[in-house]
Amino acid sequence: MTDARDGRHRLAEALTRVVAHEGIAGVSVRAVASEAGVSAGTVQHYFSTRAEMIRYAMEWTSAQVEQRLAGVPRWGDVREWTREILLGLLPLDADRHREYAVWLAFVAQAATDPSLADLNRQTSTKLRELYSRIVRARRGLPIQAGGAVPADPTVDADVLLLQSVMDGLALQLVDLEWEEAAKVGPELLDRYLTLVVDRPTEPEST
Amino acid sequence: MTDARDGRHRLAEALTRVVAHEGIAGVSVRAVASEAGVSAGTVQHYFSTRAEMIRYAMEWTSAQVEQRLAGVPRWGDVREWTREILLGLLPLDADRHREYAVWLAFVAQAATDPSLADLNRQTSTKLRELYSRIVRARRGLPIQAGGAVPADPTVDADVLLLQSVMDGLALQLVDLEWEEAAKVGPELLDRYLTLVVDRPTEPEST
DNA sequence: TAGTTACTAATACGACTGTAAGATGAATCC
DNA sequence: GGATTCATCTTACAGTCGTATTAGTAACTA
Repeated sequence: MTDARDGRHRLAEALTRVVAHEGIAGVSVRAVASEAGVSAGTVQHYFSTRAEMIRYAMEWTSAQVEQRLAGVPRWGDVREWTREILLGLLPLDADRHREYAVWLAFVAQAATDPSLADLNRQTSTKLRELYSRIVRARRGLPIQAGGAVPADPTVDADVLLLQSVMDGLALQLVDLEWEEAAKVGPELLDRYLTLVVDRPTEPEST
Repeated sequence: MTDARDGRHRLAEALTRVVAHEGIAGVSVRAVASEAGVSAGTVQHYFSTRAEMIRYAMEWTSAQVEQRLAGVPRWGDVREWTREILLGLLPLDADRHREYAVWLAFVAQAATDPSLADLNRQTSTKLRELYSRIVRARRGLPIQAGGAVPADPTVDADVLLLQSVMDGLALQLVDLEWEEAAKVGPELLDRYLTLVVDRPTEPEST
């Protein structure tokens, strides 16, 4: 039953390698087939169209990240595990450097492909919910289970800001060698967390 | 003397339109020629190779932004004109929305094209210098002319953070309809400026 | 055992690709 | 005026592209 999925998984993995080396423009049915060590006919068997193949690979990449984040333990010191989650989203080692570069290629392609744009929005929303939980956790606020808790506009704004910083940090770090990114990335993140996220919730002054 | 440049300029403009509609994968010599209303041979006359054409178009796009920013008056209230410059870098209207989407496509392509990566780094460096001047201006610090002024690591970190926030904001706003981006963008930027950039420079508390 | 399904491969086709090579006309220069 | 340069176009060639078709093999099913 999952044979098909395994096959698609293998091809998605190969596709990301092609994107990493040649960019998304280098993704062709034949290139992916060759990278995966199969014939073009096999690729066609799993994906009837090139667009479907790319879409699936983007979905798969997103799921990979999600799965990795799910493995981070969420007990003990709040500052500790939230920090670890955030660091896990930045391109601080060679693997995640490659992963983020590939993701960025997908996001850029999403600007002209509605199907990819949808997926991008979904992923972005999931991440925003994660950031929301992190901001609330670090401020000792109750984590809402449903959407019933009255929204705090201050928290919502800071969640969007955190997402911006994370996106922008990743975008800057991906231009660096990962050794340097590993040095400066955590410093900048920690600075932002202490300056904004962990700031005591004061009432709005005007 | 500038005839050639005018020709190249016209083609670069056409190329960005192609990228906006079809993505960078849709950029071919013939597509750009057709978009510019000339023959493919004309394109070849100005750019001997496709890569050179893309490279020039990216350069041209960067120069367009630079030129637009140079037009912002830099006198009067510091908070006012620095804010205007920053807002001018975000995709808050239809034109700059398109412009940023195109730029993002170039940046993603830069991951596998060394020549574009160079240009991306140069642009990023120029922007960082701009952000540095803005942070110093808003804090009433002297703006260094040369590099002789002793570097303040706190300021440098905040410059990198500001660049991250600007990059990340743009990345998020480009997914929104520009009408909504125009609403939420300035709010988030103002919040960040008051929380971090305009924060009184206190010594590090370790 | 016969039949059906999942998988892999090979081949073919028309469209599009980047690029090279000439041809034409207009403008510029000596 | 003759020569030269420049902008533009057309044509041509050798690839690669996505995709449809067909065929073969292995495995499960009844």
